[in-house]
Amino acid sequence: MIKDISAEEKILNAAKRVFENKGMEGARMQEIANEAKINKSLLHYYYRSKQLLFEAVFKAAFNKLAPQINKIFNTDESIFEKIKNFSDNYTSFMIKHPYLPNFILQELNRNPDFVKELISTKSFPSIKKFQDQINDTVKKGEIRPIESEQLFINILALNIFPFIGAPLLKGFINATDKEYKTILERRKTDVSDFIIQSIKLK
Amino acid sequence: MIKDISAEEKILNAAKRVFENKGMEGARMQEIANEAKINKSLLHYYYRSKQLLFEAVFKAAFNKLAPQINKIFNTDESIFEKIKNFSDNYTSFMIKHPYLPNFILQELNRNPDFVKELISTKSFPSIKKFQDQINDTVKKGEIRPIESEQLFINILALNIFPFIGAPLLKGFINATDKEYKTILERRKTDVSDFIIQSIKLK
DNA sequence: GTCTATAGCCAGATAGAC
DNA sequence: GTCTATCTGGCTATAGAC
Repeated sequence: MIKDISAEEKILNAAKRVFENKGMEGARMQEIANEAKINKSLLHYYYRSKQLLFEAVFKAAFNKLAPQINKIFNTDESIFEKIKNFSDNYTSFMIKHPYLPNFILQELNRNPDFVKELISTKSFPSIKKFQDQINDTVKKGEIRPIESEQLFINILALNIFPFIGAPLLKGFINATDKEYKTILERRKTDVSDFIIQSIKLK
Repeated sequence: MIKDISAEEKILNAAKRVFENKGMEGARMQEIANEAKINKSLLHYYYRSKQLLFEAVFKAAFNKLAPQINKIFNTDESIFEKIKNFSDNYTSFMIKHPYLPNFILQELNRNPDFVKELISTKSFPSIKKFQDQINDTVKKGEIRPIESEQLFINILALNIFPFIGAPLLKGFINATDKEYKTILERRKTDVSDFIIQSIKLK
């Protein structure tokens, strides 16, 4: 027998969809209520205020994304394997949740101090191990000299930007939604090839 | 003798600052009026509505960014020169206007159909010439085989993402504002090196 | 827990004097 | 063109019945 989804859960799911599309300012409590097929006053009953509902959604979103960075970058694999796994996994994940990166970055730009709060969370990614590994691999002569911060920024940029910049990129390269989807699919492997070609010493 | 700035211009400049920080939904007409040191009702006198004022700001922002793509990608230089010039110029420009990319992409994600309107503008960038050039250079054996769309996306990603993702990246790599600024400065040359290393056949 | 009704506020927009 | 005063609608939030 299928368990009914509780009202609280229905609200959270509806709030995710609406906030991810419209942002904090653009979202309307009434729209969330409609989306959840639930009375508007119940939103306040369960979450007290729009602000608190928003924070619940934001934290859930962040905690879905952040651990993936930890999971992949803090293993004992070679950096080449890490770059491959990250690009493949992250792109696959993003294709399923294309609004997430835009949502998170938009809200962090609106309120940059919020990052400080996130850093104190235990799930906030640490890239220390990855940085040490880069420096070691440079010393061993397996990759060309590169600053670990720059490489890290490049990896994230190449994986995340295609989703945030999608509307613009579709216009520039004159692609339909379907064609763009194909381009994204190819990036699961193309991005790591592109990075590795750049840093690997042959 | 210094010419006074007209009220209309003062409003537009103030509106740029406020909209770029807060977005369409988050911005307040009163705040724009304060910022411009002008009476709130004058905003409506000159621009009729918030929506129209916003569109004026958005188009001005887009028309500042888009022509740079045309200007650099539609010359007769080698692709290596183009990638170098673009990375250097774009990053320099962004350091002066760090909110622009986030503003534009946020609003395009909010309203993706707006891109169609922009495409009909004469200033909308065409990357046809650049794509042909990539394909030719691949044929000549000077760079490894790569799809021109993917390379184009990579160039934009590496140049633009560090600005959109700044709050998050600062947290990940644990950098102060000043340290992050230094990292960005270095990218004026590091980004093109990174790309060229990846595609050039030695 | 769920509903209806409404309070209370705030923002965009306008009227009209100067 | 610029100002003050005000209207109007929409939105968050709560009171209170069931």
